Amino acid sequence: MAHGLTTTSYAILGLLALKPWTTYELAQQMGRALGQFWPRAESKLYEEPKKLVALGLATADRESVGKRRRTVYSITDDGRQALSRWLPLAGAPPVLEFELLIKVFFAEHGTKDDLLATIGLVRAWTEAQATLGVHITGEYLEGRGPYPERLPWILLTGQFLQDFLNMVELWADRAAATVETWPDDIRTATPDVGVLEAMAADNRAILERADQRRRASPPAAEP
Amino acid sequence: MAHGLTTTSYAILGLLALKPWTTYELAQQMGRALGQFWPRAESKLYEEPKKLVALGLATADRESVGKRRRTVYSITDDGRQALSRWLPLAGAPPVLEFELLIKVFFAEHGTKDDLLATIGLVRAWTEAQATLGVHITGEYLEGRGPYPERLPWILLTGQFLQDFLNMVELWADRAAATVETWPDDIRTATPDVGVLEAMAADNRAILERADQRRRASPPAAEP
DNA sequence: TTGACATCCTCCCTTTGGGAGTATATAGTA
DNA sequence: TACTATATACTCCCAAAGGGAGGATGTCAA
Repeated sequence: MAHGLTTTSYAILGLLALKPWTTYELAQQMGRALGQFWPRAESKLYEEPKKLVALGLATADRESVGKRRRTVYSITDDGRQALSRWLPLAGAPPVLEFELLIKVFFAEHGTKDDLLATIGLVRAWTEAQATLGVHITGEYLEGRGPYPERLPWILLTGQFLQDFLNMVELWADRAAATVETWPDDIRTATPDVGVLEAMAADNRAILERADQRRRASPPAAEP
Repeated sequence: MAHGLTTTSYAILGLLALKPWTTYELAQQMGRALGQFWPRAESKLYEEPKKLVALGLATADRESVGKRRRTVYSITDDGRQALSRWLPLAGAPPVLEFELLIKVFFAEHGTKDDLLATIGLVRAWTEAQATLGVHITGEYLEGRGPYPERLPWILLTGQFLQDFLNMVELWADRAAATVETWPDDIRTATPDVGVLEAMAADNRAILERADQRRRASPPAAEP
């Protein structure tokens, strides 16, 4: 990471590259545009642009609305270049933190109803996410979504998030159905070996497809 | 969170409930068992059990191997109860951090090849994960996996992780195929409205299913 | 006018990440 | 036997980050 810049630094630079924003707008836009795959605490989003200014990657324009002060940040040419230099560098793969899944992992310490309630919370989350998703897709379908010229690659990220949501919902459905078949004392439940075998088969299939891609193209074509 | 206990505290308690562990083993087990959905820095995993001991939720037994000292931690009854009290409480839904997806989101700052390389990194990750997955499923299929009596609910978490992996791989495949169709200057690519419509339909389907579940059971049955 | 909410922001304390470093045990190889 | 690589065991340190609290002013509706 160049000069103490973090992924969040680059994310902010990416947004500034679109247009200048007030800090409040930046914080909001970070939440809306990136919050599902790069959630950041608001206070840090107020700090970060100051750092960019100190490094000459952004500029700060203080202005007033009545007696209220606000700061509009803009990207500099150096900022654009920093962003472009970062983009092709290797980045981190997905990192997941899922507290509810910890509760599933330690289900033996609770009841069948506890476990079903946990799965229910997962479902509630998928519902809230789907409600949000309907609004966002609706905006773009009505031609009102922000930055439509960026839609081709925005759709890639959107598709990822949608796939994730669909996956979580489907998992919750199946998990609930499975747990419902268990005895009241879940500690006496028996595992479904078929699930294990299917997982093993899925992994082998992934490895096989990776192999095929390697054989279909020279090593230089892969990172 | 009771008395400053964190999710990590409860995760450690959950492992201690299985058996006593040295700190090194605890750190390892956290990584193996929970690292995919609760990744934690090693140094914190050495700190955490000390905190549990201070709170009377665990005990520490200092022992020696030759001149090397080590600590074996065990759970107390209070610890078990704290864990059981935490389990039915509401927990946090999935939180994702995916730096590579940020690079997809800001793809306009790079080239088509940059974007394809980014997707390639995602694929490489899925391959490494699948390799790991093959070993783990293999252990259980051969009857050598740890804590087989916990398999029914371990399989729920395993299924989640497998579904996630499958989803990421499929997304990467489709994203690569899509980007391959784009012109060299990706800024001139045109969005596939069908993808947007499919996403909208997926979200509506999720909401519809949630509605049906609500109608099929009284509100008290849901969290 | 008042109250709710939005816009705008700072401060503070705790948690967390991740790297560096040290000591001893173990196993394999020359 | 000596050496080396790796494992086991752990601490320290500094930077990054979370999240809550709090305050000031603007806007809008009742």
